[in-house]
Amino acid sequence: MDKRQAILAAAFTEFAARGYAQTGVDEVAAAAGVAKATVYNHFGDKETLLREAVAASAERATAKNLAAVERLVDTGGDLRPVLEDVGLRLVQCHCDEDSWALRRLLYAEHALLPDLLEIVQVGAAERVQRALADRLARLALAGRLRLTDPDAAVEQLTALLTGPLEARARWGTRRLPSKEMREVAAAAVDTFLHVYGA
Amino acid sequence: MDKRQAILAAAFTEFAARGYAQTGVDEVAAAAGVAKATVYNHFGDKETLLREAVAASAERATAKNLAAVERLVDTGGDLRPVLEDVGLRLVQCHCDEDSWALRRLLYAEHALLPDLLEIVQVGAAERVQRALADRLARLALAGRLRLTDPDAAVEQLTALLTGPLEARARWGTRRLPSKEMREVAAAAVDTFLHVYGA
DNA sequence: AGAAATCTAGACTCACGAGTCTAAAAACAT
DNA sequence: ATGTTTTTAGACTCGTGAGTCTAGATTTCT
Repeated sequence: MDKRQAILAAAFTEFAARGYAQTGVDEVAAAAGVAKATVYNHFGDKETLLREAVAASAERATAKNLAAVERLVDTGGDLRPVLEDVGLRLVQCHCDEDSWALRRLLYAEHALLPDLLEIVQVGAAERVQRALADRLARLALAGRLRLTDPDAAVEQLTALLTGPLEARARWGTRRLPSKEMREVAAAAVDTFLHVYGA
Repeated sequence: MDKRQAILAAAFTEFAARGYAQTGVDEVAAAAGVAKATVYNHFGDKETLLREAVAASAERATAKNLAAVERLVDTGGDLRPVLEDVGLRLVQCHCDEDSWALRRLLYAEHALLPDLLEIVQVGAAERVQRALADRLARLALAGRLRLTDPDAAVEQLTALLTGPLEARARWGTRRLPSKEMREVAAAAVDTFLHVYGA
């Protein structure tokens, strides 16, 4: 049933906007256009609701990130534009409203859900890192990059891509113009290629 | 009176450990070894207590960061070890238990205190960035670095220093061995000098 | 259509925690 | 010493929100 989806979506939005503790189940139900009892029918209690909402959101975010990484292929031409494209997409993923909200929730409620944080961290972030490392390794093998440790390279590339966003977007408070996103991506790729370019 | 300090310290610790909403004023008072009424005498209400506790913690963290930046001076010798020293200190600041707790609280309670986030962000993070940019500009002027935009350089340097920590420390969940901290600092400085070294 | 399941509105219980109050006990001041 | 201020323990009020329950409406399946 798509009531379930509506509830999950509303729960995520509301929890993200006002915080888990500050949001009543009544409000989630209202936002989903559903009776409170229906929420309890589907999820049993408030904590389960949060877990499922977070898990669903993390799944969506991971998929988007992986889709961006998929585009990192050796076209035979200059690597820079390809890297910049992928970099920009990863930056956009990171700046997505839901993405900020997800990180905020995980950060915020890690006292309540230490396990969820770990699951998402390992199941989502590490999965993306691994996929990206695979691609870099492949490019290195083809002689397009000069690196020995793909994991170290990925670590720095993602740091260069996402690090500057924290400050610029004020931890998700400020909406980042796409011009700035392109700047960050370009600067990151430039530095990356300085060090790892063939 | 040092009761006040005890309350602030206890408040920060407790709020950080279990979250603002999940922590009762009673518990804070107990942890501070003080009666609940005393807490209300000093701070009026729970929200003010949180604000002051966060502000005090942010002040401490900023001071530590600035002290690290102060050490970035031109000794005349090789720049690398100096940068590595400063970098390591900044990494240590970032990995400090209280530092993680502060960021978690700000992230978590930004729904409740959007203004605090902004104040800390501007008053602390930007202050450190500016101080660091000043030092880099000075080194560039002395011909020890090759850069035109100190702000851009600082942005990337701090990204390289702190970015990898998020994943490695699992957002403050995992305690980072000092060996890893040195690795991260060294790698960051290495990449930084590749691009901006004279 | 008719039976079975699900959904709805809203009243209800109940625990918990913020903030107040009181009367006594420290701590402090001069 | 004595008056003043602060602190203390603990009882108390009161709002809020999680979760339950009920009786009726709506949907779904056959």
